[in-house]
Amino acid sequence: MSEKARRDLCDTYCPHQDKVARYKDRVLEVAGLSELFRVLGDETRTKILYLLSEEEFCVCDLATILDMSLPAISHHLRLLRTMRLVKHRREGRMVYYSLADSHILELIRQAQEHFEEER
Amino acid sequence: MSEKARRDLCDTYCPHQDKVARYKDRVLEVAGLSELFRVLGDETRTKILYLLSEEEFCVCDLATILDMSLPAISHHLRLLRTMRLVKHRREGRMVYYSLADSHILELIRQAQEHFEEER
DNA sequence: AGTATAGTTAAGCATTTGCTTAATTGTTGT
DNA sequence: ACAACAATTAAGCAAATGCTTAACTATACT
Repeated sequence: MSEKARRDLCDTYCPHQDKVARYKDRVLEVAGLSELFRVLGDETRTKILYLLSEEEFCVCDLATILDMSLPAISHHLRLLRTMRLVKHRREGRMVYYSLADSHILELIRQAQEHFEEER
Repeated sequence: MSEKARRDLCDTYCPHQDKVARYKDRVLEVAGLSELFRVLGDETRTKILYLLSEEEFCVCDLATILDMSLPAISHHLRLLRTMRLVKHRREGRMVYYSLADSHILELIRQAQEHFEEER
């Protein structure tokens, strides 16, 4: 943010100085959270995680179900892997993916609840 | 996906036809979910929601705490508003925002739990 | 009425994201 | 060893995202 923009903020009444001071540090706690949400914020990845929550799939199955190319799916899987949301095992030529833990499943379920009530 | 890419998928063994057929419809259920996650997938918005989970804030407070310009924050708030995640009330010149419901807070808390265990 | 202030909206731009095609790796079967 | 195949990686490109500045709206004060 530019210097000018900062000076423009709330010349008189606002901000409520006490509040601001109190929360400026605390907000750092959530910094990393959005990274997790960002990963879930892609439709393909959410679908992959949902599928893996049911059973394990090979990359090609996922690509077929989601009607996408192998490289595209593989790309998403790599991201999910580096985020430690999924794990994989090799069996012959094929690689099978499954959920790393059930936390994410809980997250998805919770979001689903919110979504249901929304309409 | 191009025709060529589709033909390239899993010529022999894979895909496991039964699985694929069974899940192709079910995966549509999660389609809308990622939209909610995408909103949370921005650090500024996650922070805003976290702050609003504690108490209400005017736009300018949020901008000051998060060290961003008013238009930037206002932009994020508009998105959160159209997603019905926050509500607002006007008091004089200032507009105060607060959480629309506690579902999202639950989501954030859950994600936080996952995040804690991750290291 | 006129000025100042909190907030919103609009237009433009730089970065990021997710796909595509092509090349590469690792495993199986002949 | 060689060909076939599942999967990964790399390079390039189009679309989406989030910021900036500038213009606008709405409320308050004199």
